[in-house]
Amino acid sequence: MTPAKLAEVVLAAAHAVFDQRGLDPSVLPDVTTVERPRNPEHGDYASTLAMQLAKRVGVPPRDLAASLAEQLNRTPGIKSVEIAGPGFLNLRLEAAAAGQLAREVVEAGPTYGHSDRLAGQKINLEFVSANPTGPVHIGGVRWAAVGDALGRLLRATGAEVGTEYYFNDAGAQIDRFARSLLAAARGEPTPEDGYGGAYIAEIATEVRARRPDVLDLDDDAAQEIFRAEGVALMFDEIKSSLTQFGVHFDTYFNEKDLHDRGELDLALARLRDQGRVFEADGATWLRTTDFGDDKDRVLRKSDGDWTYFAADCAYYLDKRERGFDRVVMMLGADHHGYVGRLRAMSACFGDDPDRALEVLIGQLVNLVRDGQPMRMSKRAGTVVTLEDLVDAIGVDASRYALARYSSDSPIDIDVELWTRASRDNPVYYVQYVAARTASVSRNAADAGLSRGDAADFHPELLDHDKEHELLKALGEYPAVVAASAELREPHRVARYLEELAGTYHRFYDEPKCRILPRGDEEITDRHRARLWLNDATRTVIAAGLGLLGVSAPERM
RNA sequence: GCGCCCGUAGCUCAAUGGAUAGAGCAUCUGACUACGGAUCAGAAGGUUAGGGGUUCGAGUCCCUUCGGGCGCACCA
Repeated sequence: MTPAKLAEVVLAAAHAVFDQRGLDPSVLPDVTTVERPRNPEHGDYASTLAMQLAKRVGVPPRDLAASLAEQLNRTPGIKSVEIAGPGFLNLRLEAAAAGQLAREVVEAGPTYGHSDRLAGQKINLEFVSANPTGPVHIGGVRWAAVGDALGRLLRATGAEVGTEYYFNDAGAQIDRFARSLLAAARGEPTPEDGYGGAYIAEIATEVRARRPDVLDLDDDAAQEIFRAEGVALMFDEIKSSLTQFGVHFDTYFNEKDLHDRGELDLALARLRDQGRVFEADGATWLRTTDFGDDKDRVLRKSDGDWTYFAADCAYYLDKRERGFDRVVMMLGADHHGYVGRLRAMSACFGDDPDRALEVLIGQLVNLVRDGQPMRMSKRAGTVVTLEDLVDAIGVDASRYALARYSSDSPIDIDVELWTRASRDNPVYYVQYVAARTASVSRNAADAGLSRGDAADFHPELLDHDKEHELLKALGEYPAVVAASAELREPHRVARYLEELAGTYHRFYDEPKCRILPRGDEEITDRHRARLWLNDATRTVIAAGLGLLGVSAPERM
């Protein structure tokens, strides 16, 4: 029995109790959940339903709990029900009911844990969006790992997701980039406000190879070629880095297209219709202070140029017009000052920002070697890049390390720790279980032990504490996936996997829970049942790592 | 000055308003004629920065003080 199924049983019992006692059934929730108590003395699962309902129907919680307990005690598969504390219902399952989970997991395979929790939501998920003026730096890489994992999580919970990279290929930064390339090609020093780093010279050389005539042109024409070709090269490089990192975007969106298609004018007109636009000091403004922003924001400067913010407005509108009812953006900590105006902008369009716009902020990442933060990159000068990170610890460890922490906390990634082959390297610890469970499966086949089909599976034989604990951990997975998606917190998956890994190791190390027969020992249904449990564990470990974009190796 | 984030074991971090706040590292004590010891068991470690409030219940929500990080352009 899964926790979700048990929760349904509890709710059904509540309906029966309300019916018997003549209580108002409209206060009953549509769904309820059961928790896995930290303390094993509190049962396999606990329900707080009695406490939640007691006040609303004017019945003491323990009294209500007693009625529920009586009802639940008659349910097949439930071994015991206890009332504890202010009205907790502590439930224990029969071994057979709990053990069935192993079969359910194996039969569901990679989709175990998926749900329709977010079905019907159309979510646009924008992340990384690094400017094409240099390689992806380490802050952007955090979002590559977290954003991609979040996209996978949202899809696993039934949302329709479009992942998107916004490509700022217009504006002053691009001009600085082009001037830097031109200077490098001419052997001149980097302009004062330009970009340094070895990659500038590399790109400049590449542009000259593509356009040998470029240095014969006048300044403006040459700079335009360096701009167009340089941005294209840089963008190919960024895409290629992300692909190697296992991150694919459904849409690469060019800012330039917004301008070319007149979408800024369209956005301005729309905002004007909403009565949020005014003229002052020769500029055109959006009255974001109507919705809590610190100050109003300029859309079109007095010199006639659009601001970057105007493009953001047009981009937001474009996403909404494409049918996304939720626009999720992931930004670095240095952009948190932007959140207020983005939310106000959403409101200026007539949207409810609490529903239509989510801005997620990620704190800084440092790559640490020998206790010192790395500040320099071979190719990119003063920023550490995606390549630097992958070179240092590899793709799997990078993705896991970046996804393992709440985005609210700054991370130091210690190179020595994340390349270690031991318990204290979390990704190794989890992947080790993937390899170990695969190894057990291989050895079982060699020993002539197979799972057989469902009729050969006797779940009641999984009656040891270590087996019971492992089953409970496996049962938690769907709730972890759903919570991670809803809260936009992929790190919960990683933490769960570490806990599951520990639970599996403890099962495995229990001499009374050997999966394979020893020596010439006879193969029994008990061995077979444990093999189901082993394979169920492998299924969940692989699925969870898959959500994080990390491999589940069969050998390591 | 205003705003956002953070403050949890010696260290790095968990904990969707639920019960006795949990892991790993480090420290100490144990388990390898092995289903992969790349692992596991045990001990010790806490006034959740301080104070007030909300309620059946607060690390979590509200107010406040202190400490740290970041941001406050007709830049992008």
